[in-house]
Amino acid sequence: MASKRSEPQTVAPSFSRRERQVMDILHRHGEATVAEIMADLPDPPTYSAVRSVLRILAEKDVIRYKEDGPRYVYYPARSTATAREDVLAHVVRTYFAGSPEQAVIALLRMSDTEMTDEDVQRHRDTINRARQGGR
Amino acid sequence: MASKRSEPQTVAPSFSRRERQVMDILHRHGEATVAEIMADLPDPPTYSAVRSVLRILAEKDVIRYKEDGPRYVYYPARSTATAREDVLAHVVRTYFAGSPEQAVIALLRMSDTEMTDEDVQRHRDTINRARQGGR
DNA sequence: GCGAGTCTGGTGAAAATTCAACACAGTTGA
DNA sequence: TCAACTGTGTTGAATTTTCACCAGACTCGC
Repeated sequence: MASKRSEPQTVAPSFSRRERQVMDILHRHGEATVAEIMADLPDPPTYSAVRSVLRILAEKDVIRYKEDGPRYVYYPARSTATAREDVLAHVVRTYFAGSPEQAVIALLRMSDTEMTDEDVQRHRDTINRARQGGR
Repeated sequence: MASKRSEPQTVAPSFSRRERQVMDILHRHGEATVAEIMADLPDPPTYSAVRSVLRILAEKDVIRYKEDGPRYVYYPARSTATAREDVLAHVVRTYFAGSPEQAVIALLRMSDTEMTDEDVQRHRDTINRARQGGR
């Protein structure tokens, strides 16, 4: 049997709709109180409803909380860096056929950059150079 | 009143768990039959269950299907390009504080690149140059 | 001290999701 | 032709999710 506290989750969180919404808010804020979460939730339910979701997320051990005076402050159990890696891996796999480079190009295009293909190629060369040299 | 066929969805799809899993599979495959979707689903339910989800997704107008001989082939209603933009925007906003550059750096780090901070800075300069010149 | 306000803990019900069973149509190969 | 197989259409139930209510504890300001 594996410990339940140390390993955030063994296989896959598999969040429900509200659970995902709350997790997104926590990742966006870093940490948040119930009131803050409630305020950011689309179609905000009651305080109690939010707390129910938080209780379930805590049972799944994907969030933690600390006491801040009278109230709890919730935050994701996994580090931001780990969460970022996971979500990027998933996005790259699902939407970009497993090619991080494609994702990079799409990101650059999005961010008001409008690079030409030559620019992209230049970047890729730089990346490759860094890869061979630095590593 | 807005048309229901032309506008995929007005505000937010807000998928349930299974719905999201199926959508991910469709995006990964481009298009897929029920059998293929079922095979890719974690904890695969019965054929009927998969079809129920597909029916709901079709009602929401987020997927379409065409007939391929005796069976249906399902595919996302939105173009891949649009879906990519949406998901990247969401990820950047949720996990990277709205900074696409941060996301790019994380992606490059992930893809076995191991760039130094100087490399990253060099990239950024190139991006900025391209932005000023090219646009 | 004391009342108003806010928070957590716990319970149970409404609503949504997930799922399987059944009936029927089309295809395929002997 | 016709029997086996594979597919879709539909219905209804089991499970999960979502949500609100209530009780009690704590804090803050007067």
